[in-house]
Amino acid sequence: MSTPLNASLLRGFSILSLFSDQRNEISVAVVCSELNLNAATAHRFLTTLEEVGVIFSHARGKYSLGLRMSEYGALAQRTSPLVSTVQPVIDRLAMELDEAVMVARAASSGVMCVATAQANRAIAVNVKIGTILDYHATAQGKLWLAHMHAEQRDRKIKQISLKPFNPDTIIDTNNLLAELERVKQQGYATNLGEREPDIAAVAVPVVSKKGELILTLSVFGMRHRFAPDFIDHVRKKLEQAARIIRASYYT
Amino acid sequence: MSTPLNASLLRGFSILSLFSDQRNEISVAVVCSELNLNAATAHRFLTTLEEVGVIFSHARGKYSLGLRMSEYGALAQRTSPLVSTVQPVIDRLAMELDEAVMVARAASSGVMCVATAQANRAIAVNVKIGTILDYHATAQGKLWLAHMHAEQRDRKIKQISLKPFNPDTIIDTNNLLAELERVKQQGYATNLGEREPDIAAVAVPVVSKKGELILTLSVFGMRHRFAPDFIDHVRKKLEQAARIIRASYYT
DNA sequence: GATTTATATCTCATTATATGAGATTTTAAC
DNA sequence: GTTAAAATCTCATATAATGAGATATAAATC
Repeated sequence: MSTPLNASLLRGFSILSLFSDQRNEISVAVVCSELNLNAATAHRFLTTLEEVGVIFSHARGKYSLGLRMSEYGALAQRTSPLVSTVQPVIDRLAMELDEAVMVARAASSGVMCVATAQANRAIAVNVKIGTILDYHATAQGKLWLAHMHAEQRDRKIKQISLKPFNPDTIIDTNNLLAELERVKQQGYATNLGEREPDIAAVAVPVVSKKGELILTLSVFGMRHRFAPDFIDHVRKKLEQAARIIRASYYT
Repeated sequence: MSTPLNASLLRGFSILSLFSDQRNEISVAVVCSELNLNAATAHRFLTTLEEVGVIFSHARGKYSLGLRMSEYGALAQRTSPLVSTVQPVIDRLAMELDEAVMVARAASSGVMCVATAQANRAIAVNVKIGTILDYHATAQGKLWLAHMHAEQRDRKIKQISLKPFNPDTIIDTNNLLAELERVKQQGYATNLGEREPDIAAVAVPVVSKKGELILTLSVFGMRHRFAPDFIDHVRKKLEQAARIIRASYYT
């Protein structure tokens, strides 16, 4: 059993996760309803986040992301080669392939999207950063399962519920294990409509020198685009991107 | 008395504040010594920050700022007009005047530096973001005092200790009150070696429609540069910048 | 390579902080 | 101007956080 986490800190960041391109300000009421919190508690967290400068209040009860958040982000870019490498690499890949790209990492809550690059399309699929991906029904999720030790993998499969999102979703444990074996053998994973009927994805690992997964990368889009030739092309491009990102991890 | 803050969240951000351009990774030991924390506690906080993705561990016990921190920073830039306005404005000002510029806001811990722009000089003065400025011995600190209601100001002056940094520091309460009256009358503050013998600064307020201080801005540098003519020139430029920033607050 | 030292990680009894009901204040809606 | 909704504040109670000590791992030294 690993270190229990700090619930207040988790909650603080849950509040920060409510901000998005579509939501540039939040209120006590929004926090209460979205996170099922008491008003006094929500108010206390917002006031604390304001105190440290990552949000500010420009009108009573209305909060926006603040200057220090911007500075932390810029500092992350300046001080972490991995951080400064990932976005340009996935932006370029999205442009080259004309499909969306996503990066994910393992959190205790699941496989979490930590960076995305949009396709330059009028109608595009995207995933919101912070989203937790389904282990059994996404390309990246399957990659993470495939890289687990057998015991941990089996425990995780028991723990998750193999929701039948649609007829293509793998819901039988033996079928899932066989699929994970295939993923392991071929070194990449695909998702052909398993999570959403019309969405496909290809994912590859970014592996450490010790053979552990650091991150996973995927390209995803409308399923009809993902013919075998395109999948192979995408896989090669993703592996290339993975090599660049892996190198930045060790700078 | 206002809302008590959440100590865990404050502590989490204190840990994040240990990162800097000079320190691109931190460890449990660094957190323990810098913040006077128990190792188990430090470890728990680092693990929690990693869980939310704002830091990551690329080697055992070594943490760097992570992808989600970068994304929060970018989101702040995209969603908050104030945030996206401030840095370009102060960068331009620093270039025009060839002196450093700083932005501060009020936190319960004091006047806190939240943005800076460096002078384009071989040898330059700068202040680290997050630094708490002395109320009685800095231009911005005096501005914040000058804008307080008399009762609150008197309470604050009693609370702070009027440290005699050097012979130019104002350490007598009556002299400080007289100085604050001057600051209020003229609408800007100066610091001529009060905090550091060779450093001078000019500060102006960014005031809300309701007359409350939102932020303060200052230009600072080597004292010999701050002749009366230069101070006046700087003041005008700062007031111009303040108008732009104020406008962005209401977008 | 073996040993020692330092650092990181984990556990759980104890301690300290966080919570939220209810009251009050402020703002928005009518 | 009145009412309703939202925000803010307080403090008794509940819950989570802490940190000593143990264990594991890595680094430093020989």
